[in-house]
Amino acid sequence: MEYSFREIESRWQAYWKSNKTFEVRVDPSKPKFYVLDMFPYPSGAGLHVGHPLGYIASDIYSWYKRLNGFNVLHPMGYDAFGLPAEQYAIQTGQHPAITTENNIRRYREQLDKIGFSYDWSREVRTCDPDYYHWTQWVFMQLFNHWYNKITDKAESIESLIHYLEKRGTEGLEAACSGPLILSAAEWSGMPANRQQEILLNYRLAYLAETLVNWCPALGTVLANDEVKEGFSVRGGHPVEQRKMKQWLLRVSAYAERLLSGLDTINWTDSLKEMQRNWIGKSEGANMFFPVTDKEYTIEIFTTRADTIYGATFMVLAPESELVPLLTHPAHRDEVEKYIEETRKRTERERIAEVKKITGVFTGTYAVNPFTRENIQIWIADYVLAGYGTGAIMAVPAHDSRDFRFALHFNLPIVQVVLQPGQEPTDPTTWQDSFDAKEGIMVNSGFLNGLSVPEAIAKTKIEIENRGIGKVQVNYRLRDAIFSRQRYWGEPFPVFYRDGLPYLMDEKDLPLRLPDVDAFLPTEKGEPPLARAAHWKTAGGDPIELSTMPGFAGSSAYYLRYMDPGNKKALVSREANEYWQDVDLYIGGTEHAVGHLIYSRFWNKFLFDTGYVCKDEPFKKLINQGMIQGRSNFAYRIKGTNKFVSLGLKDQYDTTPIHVDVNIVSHDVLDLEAFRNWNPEYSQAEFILENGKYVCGWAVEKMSKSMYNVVNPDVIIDKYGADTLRLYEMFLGPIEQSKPWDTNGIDGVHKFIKKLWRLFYANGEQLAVTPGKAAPAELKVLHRTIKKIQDDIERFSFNTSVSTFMICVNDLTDLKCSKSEILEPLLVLIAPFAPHLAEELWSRTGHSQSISIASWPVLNPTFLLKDTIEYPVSFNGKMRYKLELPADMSIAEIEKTVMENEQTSRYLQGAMPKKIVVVPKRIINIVY
RNA sequence: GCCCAGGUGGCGGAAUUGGUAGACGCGCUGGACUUAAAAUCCAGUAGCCAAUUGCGGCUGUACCGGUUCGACUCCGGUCCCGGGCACCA
Repeated sequence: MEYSFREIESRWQAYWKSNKTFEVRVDPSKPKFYVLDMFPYPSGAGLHVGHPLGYIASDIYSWYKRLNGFNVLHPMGYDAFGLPAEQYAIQTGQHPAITTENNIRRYREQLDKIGFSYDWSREVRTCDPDYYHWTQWVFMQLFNHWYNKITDKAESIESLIHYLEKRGTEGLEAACSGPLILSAAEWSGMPANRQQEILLNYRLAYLAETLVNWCPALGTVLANDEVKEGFSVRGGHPVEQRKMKQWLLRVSAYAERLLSGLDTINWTDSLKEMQRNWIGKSEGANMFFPVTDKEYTIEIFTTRADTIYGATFMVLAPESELVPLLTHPAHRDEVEKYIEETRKRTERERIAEVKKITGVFTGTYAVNPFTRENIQIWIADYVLAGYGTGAIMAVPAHDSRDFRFALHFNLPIVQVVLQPGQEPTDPTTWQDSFDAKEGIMVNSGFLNGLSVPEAIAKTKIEIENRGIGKVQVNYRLRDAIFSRQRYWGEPFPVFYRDGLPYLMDEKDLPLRLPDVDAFLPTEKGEPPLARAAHWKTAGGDPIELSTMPGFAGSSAYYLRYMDPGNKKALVSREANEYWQDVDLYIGGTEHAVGHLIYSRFWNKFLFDTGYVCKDEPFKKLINQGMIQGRSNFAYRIKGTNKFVSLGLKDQYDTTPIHVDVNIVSHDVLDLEAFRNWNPEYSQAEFILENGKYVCGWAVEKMSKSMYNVVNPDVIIDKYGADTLRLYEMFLGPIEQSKPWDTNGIDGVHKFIKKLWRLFYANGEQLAVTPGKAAPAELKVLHRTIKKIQDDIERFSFNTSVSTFMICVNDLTDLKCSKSEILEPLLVLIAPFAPHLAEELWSRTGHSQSISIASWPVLNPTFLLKDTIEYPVSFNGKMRYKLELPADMSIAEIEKTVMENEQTSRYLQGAMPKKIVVVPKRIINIVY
């Protein structure tokens, strides 16, 4: 009986579909397990072989949990709003909904062929109105809440209004855009309009005028993590700074909880570290520096209050409001000119010219509150308006930027930290600053002689005692800009009256995307929604023209999967309390600081408001590595249409040319296919070696332009989905990046056929026999159970595949045909090669799907050994092996080893100094 | 510059707690079967040295050093590759 994967795979895919094998429902009689893949953006290019890597891993885990009695939620859907479909729409006029629909259909076909155990009845699409209804709904909740720092959670805006009515802002500790001081009477006496403006200062979704990343080519604003090195991540267009009124989410309110929550979840250290860096907590002090001859004080933030005696000048951000107030009239022209110049510089230029030192003196002095010396106040663009207070005390001896600045402008430098055991030196002779986190204080008054940590602690106390500052924590994490001037996104359920935003009624959700005549901004530069006729409320008020960004739809999709058809809520309480949170989340690192911060924020907010029962959404997270491409090259002799094989290319002057990896097999080029591949090469000639044209190769990014894209459909057509699944896993550890090389696939395909032959050893007739299995056979099976179990639990799927190979090799050698061995083996391999497992399971007489079988129980007694083959080492070097009874005592082992003739041979008369015996492991003789 | 992860045969990789380095697979070499090929099977395959056979020897996990009876694994330093962040005070 041949292994005919085409027939087998299509039969079982059809079976699973018609029997709804993988559909799940809330079932309190079973423990739940939620396995989630990061959902894909359905791009026009379809899936390549790198995409399913994580999906296969999560599918294996889902099967494993299912076979172990868990009720497994394993859904899939599409992150379907996004720029590519819209850019395509602008170019072609094709509605993005149509493009998206087509792309999704293609994705689905490809995914289906791999035979995943998804519950497709739960599919979601972010662009579906029934889905974005709840995206809009969460936005409304954010708008209707503020963050109370005292209770440390989000509370309803009504509670804030109530508070303001009673006490004004007195004792109010709220996350806000800017501090306000109001009495209850002032609040109550305000017109409603003004009150609405005040409330925007506190809402978790708020409208504010901010400096944004404006991308002219895309005609939209981008979030910080959508911009890389001054260019848009999607499309690579230049991005500039612009001041605009935008919706923002007050993510910063959750900074501390987003940070501390990391300690409660099982993510990799590197990923947690990335999030910690992004949140960027720094503990320090705010300090006041009085300005000489003026009424003002300058507030600065520093993490190194201990170096205060080395603060020899101050620097303000060019955008600081203090700049015009402090600038001395004699310096006004110069200062204004400098500010004008920095404003013109885009962020891109500032990044490109990191080393360029610029700045200007204001003509004004401040007083260092500890040294009492007058110090110059400068303006420079290396100080950022948005971080800390927009002003710093410069300690040039111990901060590299301050140091370069001081050298450049000839400002004083005073050393205040000594490296232990060294003498002070003249800082102006230094190559660079000494950014010391440890050392001994000098030139620092009451701090002299203290270590840096001691000095930091003492200064903090001193600052508070003297009333010249206070201890302060800062975060780098900014509020997320939530408006995009685009068409293909969720509309905001917001209208404007007297220029102020108001929410629509919840019963009017979803607010559907309107039809427009074109997907471009209007002539006036308004977003595309301005083209929609009647984009007004029933009352005639204009509706918000922006749409929401990509991360809006992906921030709570894991909740929607729990209860995808719910018309009344994002997720019902019942479904949420059953499924709770994601037990295993698999996806790429590219979402480390975007999606994974925003979803945690949304989830924490929904937790505060009582809509979900878990504070953190993703318990365990695995990052799959990238699959890189393996490109092939042909070597064209310069100026000819002649190609020379790899081994001979050094005899000629050649240019390497990428050739399509799909017409190369084991690095041998298919000459006929090459001639047909591109008209340019139809007349190509070849210089062969051993009758073959051998190509060169290199590992590169998998991309169309390198002609190294491998499509899973092609692999499945040739080898079947089970082979693809096994091979993707066999390639290497899931978390590691590795190149795809189709060459190795024969090995796993042969393995499957060999497994098949265990069942059909003698041709057409099923070879499986009842009868009692031999101890050697049981040992092979149970060794395999143990290893596979361990491997799956630690996500080491590559070694699982090796284990199956070893198992099948051993069983073949034993000529094993016992159902007692072969049937449990099918259950073990079902997660990896489900079609094959189902087929053989049914052929061995089972009428129901293997998916409801039980995971074989490990019996450790089969693994017990009577004897141990000890490696005998001399001075740590293994010399020979000695088989000894497993229960032999250490003393007996020593005796036996010393009596062995090989031992005397290696000792060559020397006396052993020591014999190390580690029972069941090793013997080491030291001489 | 800072943070994180990694560096093992021709290639992908294995070695789970410090205990036989190179499992498993690809490729390659030789052989069996075959008219032939495919498929399948068998043997060999880290490098160097030795060798009629047999028994072997030395080196080796990026590099240098350390801890240990014993180090791919732990510690210190250096180099290289990948990812993230970057005037963040």
